[in-house]
Amino acid sequence: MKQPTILDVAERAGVSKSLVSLVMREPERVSDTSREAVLQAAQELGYRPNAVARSLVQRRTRVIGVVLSDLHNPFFADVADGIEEAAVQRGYRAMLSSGFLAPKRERIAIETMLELRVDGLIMLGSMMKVAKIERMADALPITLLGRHTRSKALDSVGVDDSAGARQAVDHLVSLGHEKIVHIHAGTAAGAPRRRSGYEKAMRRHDLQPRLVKGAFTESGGAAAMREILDGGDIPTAVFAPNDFAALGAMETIDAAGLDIPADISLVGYDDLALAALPRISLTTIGQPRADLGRQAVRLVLECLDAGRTTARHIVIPPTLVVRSTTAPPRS
Amino acid sequence: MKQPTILDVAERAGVSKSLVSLVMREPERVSDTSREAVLQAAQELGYRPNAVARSLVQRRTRVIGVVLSDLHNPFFADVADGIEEAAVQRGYRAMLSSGFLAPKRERIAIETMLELRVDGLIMLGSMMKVAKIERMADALPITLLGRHTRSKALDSVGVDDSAGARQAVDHLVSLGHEKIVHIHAGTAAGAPRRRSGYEKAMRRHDLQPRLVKGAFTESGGAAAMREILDGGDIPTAVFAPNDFAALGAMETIDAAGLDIPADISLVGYDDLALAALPRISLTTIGQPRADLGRQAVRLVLECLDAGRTTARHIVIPPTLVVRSTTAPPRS
DNA sequence: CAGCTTCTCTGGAACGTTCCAAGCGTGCGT
DNA sequence: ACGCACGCTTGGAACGTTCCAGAGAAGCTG
Repeated sequence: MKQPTILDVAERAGVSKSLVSLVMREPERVSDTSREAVLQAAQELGYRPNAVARSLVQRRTRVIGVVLSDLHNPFFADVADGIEEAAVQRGYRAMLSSGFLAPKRERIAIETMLELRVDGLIMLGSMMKVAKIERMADALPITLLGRHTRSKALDSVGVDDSAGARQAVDHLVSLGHEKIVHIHAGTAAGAPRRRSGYEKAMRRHDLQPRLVKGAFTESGGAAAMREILDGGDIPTAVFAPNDFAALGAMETIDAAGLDIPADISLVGYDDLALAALPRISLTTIGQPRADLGRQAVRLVLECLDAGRTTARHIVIPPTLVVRSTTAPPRS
Repeated sequence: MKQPTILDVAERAGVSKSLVSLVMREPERVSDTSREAVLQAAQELGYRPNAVARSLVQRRTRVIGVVLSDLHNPFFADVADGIEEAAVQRGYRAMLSSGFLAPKRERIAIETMLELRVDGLIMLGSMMKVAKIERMADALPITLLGRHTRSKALDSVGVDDSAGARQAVDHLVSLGHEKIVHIHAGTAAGAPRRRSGYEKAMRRHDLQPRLVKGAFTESGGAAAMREILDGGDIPTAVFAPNDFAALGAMETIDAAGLDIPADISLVGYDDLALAALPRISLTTIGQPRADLGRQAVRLVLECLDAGRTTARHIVIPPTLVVRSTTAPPRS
């Protein structure tokens, strides 16, 4: 039951514990005979280095903590994948903690990560106040992902939501649309920029922005769409704040007996996998998700390995993905 | 930069390190004055217990490792959520590691977990040979999730796929169907039991089983469905091996100009979130996903805290979720 | 007031590594 | 033959906790 330690291996191989340690870390610096003896002894005993002890003495764990708000959201899953891949590739491991939709659970998750002494922290879709996060940042490098900030203490990597919104509007205008409504998601992460990007783009085309309050959820999108249809002046195109909301809007439009895209064109945001399903086939704004994760890891490791101390902020442009929910307006 | 230790706190509070340690663990056993002094000193210094050091001396980490094959699969995300919730509730943390579709990366992920000395391991959708896993099981308790085994050394918690398949068939038969084809997914995890459950249920109803080879993917389902339609003798109902395959089948049926459910009824398996989307609205077999995760944690903790040593195998029954892709056959 | 228990607190050992200074041969140049 | 550098190896200290035996003080009992 008890696992063998470096001392057991040393005894069996007839060398000192220090030499065993060296074999594990830099085998080339040890003579052939000693190396063989140690490796064989380790093999026979089923020795496995204890990363806990190593972390204690080295005062670092080579673990990057990832705190994310919701595993169900495929967006986060993709980003997490990018993080894990990049971390492993550079000799680190990623430790995920999920499932807080409550801010309180988020605090606990972060606190746990800090107690475990992760070397760096990546926060995904966090709702926490930047000032609060900054207060932790003297203990370790922290990168905010999918969120913008000008913080001097925190790194960030996000998508240019304003540009994404502009691409959506430009696409619809180029198809001939003029009455384009935006369902906005209030102050939720990323929503304000999508909204202002929409407004700016509309004005650049000399069109009147029209906003309806919704949310980042299916039901939020459905409710907003109902409000739009009930409002009388029905637009020829709707730009939803994300794919879930677009899905909700789609349901409402379907239920009203209207056709997409003939009666109403619809654009989402995120390019979730389900947006590509033939029965959905949603035109949307795609984000380089795995790349976001990789960039975040890069930022953290720059602080860790290269010793960077000034904050960096990376913004990645999104791309328009045209599918079947957009077409020129009728007549 | 350097984080304060228990010694710094002790000095500031004018007590011994042991007392500080005690305050952190069992505050009620310390006098009011000492406790206050220690807590205040800790607060002022921004002290945070070092879980690495604690793990070393206690020889346990209170971390449960979760190795899963694919974060993108919403099924795994739900299960992982259940795991995390149950773990936190009982004073443990869950550490997720994902993203191996290659067996080699799976080995590495597990090895890493073992080096980090996680207290228990839950393996989700693993492809590894049971014998190989068993060899690791003397170091810590391991639970196989979503996979059946009779192992004496490994726990497992799975869903009764055979019963699920029977429910699908019974449902279709009760609607009046007789020509029911099953798209099977070969030897992929869970597929054989779904298939044999289907065959047994068909025979119990004196119906002729009919199998077509597909896969657990959208494209696999689409291809199998094409084969069925091209085969001439078109069935009135199709039972897919999972929701993705059902989705593929659905696309093929749509493309052929046939109606679901009027021409062909369709049943999936898994009850993914997307199966509930109005445009999909797939009848399917639901699995208690979060519950699977919780049960797995319970099994691991039984070994850890209660000292159980004999393997246990839990089988949870699935439930039929009727939506709009099934109806009585035409005529 | 002696002897006990109870409460509170303490110092040292232990956990399994890494790191460092130093020891020991051995071979080489002079 | 001497000094020196080099390759290989070693023991002890350190990392930041928890655990344990036990020290004092205080309170209780008869």
